[in-house]
Amino acid sequence: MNQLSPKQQEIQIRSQRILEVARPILIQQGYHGLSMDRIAAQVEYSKGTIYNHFANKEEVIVALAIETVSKRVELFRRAAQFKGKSRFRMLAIGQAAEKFVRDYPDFFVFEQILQLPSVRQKIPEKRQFEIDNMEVVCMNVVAGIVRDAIAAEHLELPDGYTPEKLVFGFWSLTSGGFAIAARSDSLPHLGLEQPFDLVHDHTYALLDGFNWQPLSTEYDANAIIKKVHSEVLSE
Amino acid sequence: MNQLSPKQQEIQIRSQRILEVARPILIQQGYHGLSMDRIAAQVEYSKGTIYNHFANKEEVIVALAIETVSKRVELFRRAAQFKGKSRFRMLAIGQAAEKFVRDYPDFFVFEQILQLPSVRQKIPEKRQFEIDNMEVVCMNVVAGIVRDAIAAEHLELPDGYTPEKLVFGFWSLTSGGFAIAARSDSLPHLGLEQPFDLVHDHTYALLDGFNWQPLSTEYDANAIIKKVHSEVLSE
DNA sequence: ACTTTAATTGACGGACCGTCAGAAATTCAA
DNA sequence: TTGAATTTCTGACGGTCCGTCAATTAAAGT
Repeated sequence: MNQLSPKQQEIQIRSQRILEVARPILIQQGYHGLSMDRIAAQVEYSKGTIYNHFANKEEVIVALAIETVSKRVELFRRAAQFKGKSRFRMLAIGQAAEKFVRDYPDFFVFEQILQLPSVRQKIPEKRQFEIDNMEVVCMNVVAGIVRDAIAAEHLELPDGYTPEKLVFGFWSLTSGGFAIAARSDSLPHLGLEQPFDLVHDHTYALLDGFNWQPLSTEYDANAIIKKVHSEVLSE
Repeated sequence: MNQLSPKQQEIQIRSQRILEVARPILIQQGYHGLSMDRIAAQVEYSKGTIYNHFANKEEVIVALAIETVSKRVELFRRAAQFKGKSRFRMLAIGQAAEKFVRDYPDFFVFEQILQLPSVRQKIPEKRQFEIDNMEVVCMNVVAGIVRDAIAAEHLELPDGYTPEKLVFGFWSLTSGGFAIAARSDSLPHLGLEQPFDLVHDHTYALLDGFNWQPLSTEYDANAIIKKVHSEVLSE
């Protein structure tokens, strides 16, 4: 459907090549370690040519960020397709979120860099929206599961609660927990060696708190987790 | 106890002056907006002199970050001194955390900047530890409340749970929620206008999930919140 | 008053971003 | 095939910023 001329294809390939070179530099050396000259040195084109593909360094970074965040959207979508009770599909989302931060730890790098005002100023509104929107998509996927749960009478929300509000809590807990795990070096000092497991336990408590059936005491979480990975998250 | 010579005092005052000038620049213009030349232009000394006080730009930022994070430690300590049942003291911690992010929104700026590898590389081990340690202090303050709750039999932790693990959940939820609130522009689109209130509700749910007495349904949260603010968090 | 020591300064080297005039390659026309 | 027209590529250059250090100014000591 999206036929590209050979010319456009070549441009596409070259853009991809630039990103390929840029990614490991950015991940290993961070924002300041990535310089256009360094990319130019490693890629077979000159700096000027790189600027024909990307208006500035920030656009390179945004392109990489979009690649990475797309993976999360995909993982969430796959998780949501898990066949089973709503509570288990929610569990699958948790697994997807965990797999994402495990497989793409560079996500945290992007999240930080994209917050720098100097970066935000340089990327056009449109790109901003593109990234923000992927977060909204994830949110909607999860809110959809909550709606299904309500429809199936596995869950009843308190007065004034919307599915989005519940998802906000789940989102806060998981993203906060993963962020602390990724950032903090002092966790082992506090006897917190398995932060991922802790995030699990707390999400179970949170969902139990909303009385989402079946409760975590009523099913074998490990068995479901295995099933989730083999059926929707593997390869 | 800590007598300073006039010389040292003058140095102290000047360092403070530099930080005073640097802070608004950093908050408003971000990491890249803050330049040593700009500080020098606004302060009555030259760039070279600034470098006698701070080894590099990053040290200036770290000094500012320490100032800000100290405020959080202080707020947490004050909150923990609230006289009342353990559950209410925990509520006070939540209020302290919220007050902190409201009063010092620049905290998020520091948190991001301190994660940049280029920044981390330039600040000595000792400084790193100093900041990390303040987080540990907060954690310990909160864990202390959990221990008091257990001692008073208001709370019983599940097998294998330590107070720190519970605090990790609370911490993840609040810091994650506040971070999303500070970062994301798309919350209103999702019908999430009052993220702070949502964080409250979810922490209540989480603590209720652990069956921490009295449950949120058994007391008037608004009344306690007012009391907390007037007794330990005001002025 | 004069020497010695300390503190201050801003010009400078080096690194990086983004530009743009000119070089090289490609397309087009005859 | 040849040469003009057009597109693409290039790396030297201007500008900004960091951190240094020789030279200058101020302070302390005698």
